[in-house]
Amino acid sequence: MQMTVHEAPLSAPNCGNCQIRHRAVCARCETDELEALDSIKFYRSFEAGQTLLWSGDRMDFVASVVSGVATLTQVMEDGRTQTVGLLFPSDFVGRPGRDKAPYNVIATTDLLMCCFRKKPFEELMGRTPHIGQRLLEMTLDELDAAREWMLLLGRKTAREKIASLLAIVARREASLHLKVPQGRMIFDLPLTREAMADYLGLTLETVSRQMSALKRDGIIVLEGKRHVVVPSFDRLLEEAGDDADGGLVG
Amino acid sequence: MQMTVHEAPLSAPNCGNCQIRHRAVCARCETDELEALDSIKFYRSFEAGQTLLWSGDRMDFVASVVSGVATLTQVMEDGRTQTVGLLFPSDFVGRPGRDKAPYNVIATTDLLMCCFRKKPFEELMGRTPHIGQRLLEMTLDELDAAREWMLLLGRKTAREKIASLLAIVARREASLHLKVPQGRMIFDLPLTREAMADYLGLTLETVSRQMSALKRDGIIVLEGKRHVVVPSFDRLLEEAGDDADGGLVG
DNA sequence: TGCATTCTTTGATCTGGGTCAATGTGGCAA
DNA sequence: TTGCCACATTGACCCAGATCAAAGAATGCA
Repeated sequence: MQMTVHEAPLSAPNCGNCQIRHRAVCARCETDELEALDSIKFYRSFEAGQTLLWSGDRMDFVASVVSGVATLTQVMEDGRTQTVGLLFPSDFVGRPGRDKAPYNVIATTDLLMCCFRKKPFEELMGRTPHIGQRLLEMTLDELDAAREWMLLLGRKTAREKIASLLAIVARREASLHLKVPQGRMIFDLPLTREAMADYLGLTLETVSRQMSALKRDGIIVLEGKRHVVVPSFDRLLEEAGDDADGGLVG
Repeated sequence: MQMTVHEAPLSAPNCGNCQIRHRAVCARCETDELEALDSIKFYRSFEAGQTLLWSGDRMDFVASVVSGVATLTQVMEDGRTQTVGLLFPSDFVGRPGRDKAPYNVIATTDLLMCCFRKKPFEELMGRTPHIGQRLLEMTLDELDAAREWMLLLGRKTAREKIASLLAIVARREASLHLKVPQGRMIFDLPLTREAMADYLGLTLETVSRQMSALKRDGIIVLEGKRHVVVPSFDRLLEEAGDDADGGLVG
């Protein structure tokens, strides 16, 4: 499927020409490979809330996120929903060698994707080993992140879950924007309370309550619903219940 | 680390020479590549309960399971434990390009592993593209399995969790042993109640209770603690709460 | 043959987070 | 400027699964 797709400006922000602030498949490419990538890429933009792909859809491209945030989500027949991955700028989605999307892909903010047509991308992979290596590396990172999340889903309390999510978002958002000294961090949540709940295996009410509790306890300062200030990142990590925080998400 | 390692018989069951009942890295290898694999492989056997690797250990080999079952397990500082992967015969463990084990690897039954020394394995990978492809494929399978499990951990009830686990074990064990007609399945659980609990994000008491409940309801027949008969596999899948059961584990 | 150990089952009780319901809030459209 | 709508918070109550505790198997070993 594909819903109304907004054409993106032609001169999209540093993608394809590898001005890597987004680490992508082309991290180590030479000029000719970059040209090859350029020739098979196109941009797509989506609005917050749009579903880019439904589970089972044919997927004829692979892509990396240029800006915005998307989720990978699984839904049971009775509607129970679990988000299984968060995509931030520079994250990759799609799998060479497979042609069906295994989950719903949903934009949780306005989103710009840099897409590569799959067939030619696979051909390029065939003659450029390091792209395959990079992909394996990225997939292993995602696997580690998924397994980290399994620990969270299976064993952490609601408060720890929220703190863990905030820590991950803080890391990812902070890496994009300004850094503030002394472990202080400021960012906007790219997720609604419901989307947070779906990622954490909670209800949105519990998310809301725990957010309030963290606020009451001074772990975070909320300005509006989405804007978060973390006075001490270390303190937040303590609440998250693990210091060995892998926390790479995909 | 490495604990007491029992030397395995030299003529180990069809591994390395690719008599594939265990799909492994060498699924499509030619004679010379097989010889190369042969020259860098060795066998290790472990007893039920032994920890093969501790999280953070240097891992100088990659391996595939010949017989027996192992788990990949994460532990929080306070002891809370979550199993993040189950390894059955033919499953692969280890990651080229990385040298530390990211989880504890524990034998839950007596276990025989076919190991390949990592350095030469990576070199072989370098000059044999399809091994890398195969590895990417396997890693994507594991990722799918991990994400399937995230849905289970985040959204399924205790009964559904148990049924899902039984279904997966039944599939994997049944693929090794005889097939019984008409959806009837018979197998031995390769896990203690506690190991099941760690994989499902439950306590062992809840596992025990739900096993009793499934037995009471005729979904399974228990003979002893480990031997399970599933009169109707379809019925079991219904209890698991998903028909779209990916259920590949690793 | 007996007893010790490890794994498992079962019961009684407690509680974190779910459910149901009402109320608050901020942004936008008319 | 009002009123709507989507999102968020808060409260009251409940229940699935955790916790605490006590018996059963099954196995091995002296």
